[in-house]
Amino acid sequence: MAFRVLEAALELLLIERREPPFAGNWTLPGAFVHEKEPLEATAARVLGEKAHLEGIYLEQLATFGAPDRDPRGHVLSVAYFAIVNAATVDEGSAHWFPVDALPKTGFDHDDIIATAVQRLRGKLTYTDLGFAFLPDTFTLTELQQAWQAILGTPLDKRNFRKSILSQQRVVATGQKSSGGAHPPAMRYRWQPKD
Amino acid sequence: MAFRVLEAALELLLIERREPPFAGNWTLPGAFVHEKEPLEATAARVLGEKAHLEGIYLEQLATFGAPDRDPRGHVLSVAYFAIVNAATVDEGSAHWFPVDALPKTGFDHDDIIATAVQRLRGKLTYTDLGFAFLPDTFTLTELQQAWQAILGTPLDKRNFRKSILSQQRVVATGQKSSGGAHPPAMRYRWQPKD
DNA sequence: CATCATGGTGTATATGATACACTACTAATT
DNA sequence: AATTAGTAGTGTATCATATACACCATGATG
Repeated sequence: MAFRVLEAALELLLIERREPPFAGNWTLPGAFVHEKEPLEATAARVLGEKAHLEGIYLEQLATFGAPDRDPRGHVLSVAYFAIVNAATVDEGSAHWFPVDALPKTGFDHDDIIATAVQRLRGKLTYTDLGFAFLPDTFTLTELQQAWQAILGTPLDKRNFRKSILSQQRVVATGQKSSGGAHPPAMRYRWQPKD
Repeated sequence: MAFRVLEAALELLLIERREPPFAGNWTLPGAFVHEKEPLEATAARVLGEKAHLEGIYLEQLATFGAPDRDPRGHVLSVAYFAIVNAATVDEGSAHWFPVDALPKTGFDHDDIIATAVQRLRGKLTYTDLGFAFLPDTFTLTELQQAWQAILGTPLDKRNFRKSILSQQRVVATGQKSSGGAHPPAMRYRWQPKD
């Protein structure tokens, strides 16, 4: 499953399912693991095939294995979530939805999505996962807007900047963004720790 | 995989493997999922069959699926960890080892164990998982000793008690433990939140 | 040249985390 | 009966972190 932040909203990629079961429902992109294929490679392959997404942050979420979750039989889903930055387009039957306005989904995908959103929110402040939503360089305002979209709550500008800068999670590039009726803003780059 | 705390040490249950591959090596207890069996039920079943452990805390850790992790073929392991209190005995080929003195293990079980210990330590302070190491009622000193064993670091007595009590994670039972050359200590019971 | 929209900054207060030492009580020993 | 040993239980001062809050400067636009 893939997340992005666009226009102050956290969005999720869903696919309209063509075959039964749940034909016509929106579902998370998925596929069966190939023989000798690492699990993370399967996750990356699915997103490449179904939505042309590449080179993205991927993290294992959990494995869902209730016996009745798929009417065809007892199928395990090893769920992964991906984070991409917003420069992506809808492809084929894939569509991005804000997480607070999702359509009805098939299987147990609501549970999986809820678990993922919770994980995303929980890990945002103490990991570097938030930077995966942004391009290489970004302004602090853009970063703050992404955090706000993910958490669903407003953040204080001064406190946000103080906190990010004091943790040395970003470095100034020296480049400034211009455009718009306002002064240009410094662009920063993410500074991975150690 | 099962953890307990005994005598100021965090311990892990391993099984001596009889059949190839890795015959003679210590490994995590495991088994194949039965048809129509929920994953958590499989984890519970394994610990019941191999070590007569029951009624314990169980949490999904992660799924390990590197294609070469089992020489017999591409096998996924959905790893769970369990927490039991110390009133348990060694059974058959199962044996408890302190996590800082583990024997050589087979498969990729070192990785799985390291992930589990990290998770245990990470979640200890902000979840109720630590209480699963203790019997129904316990003294604050026992609780502190369990935390110290899990984290591997000493904790300050006054600060520890202040913190646990202020979070209202426990309630006094009114019963006191006596025994030993010291005043009797209040026994507490875990208070699940909400 | 006026307007608009965002960039960028500091301080005071409250809250939570840390460091630290002694007396009281019971059991066991002499 | 007296002594010893070992843990129970308690408070305060300091430091670090989190929160609340408002204005001026700058560049683009018309």
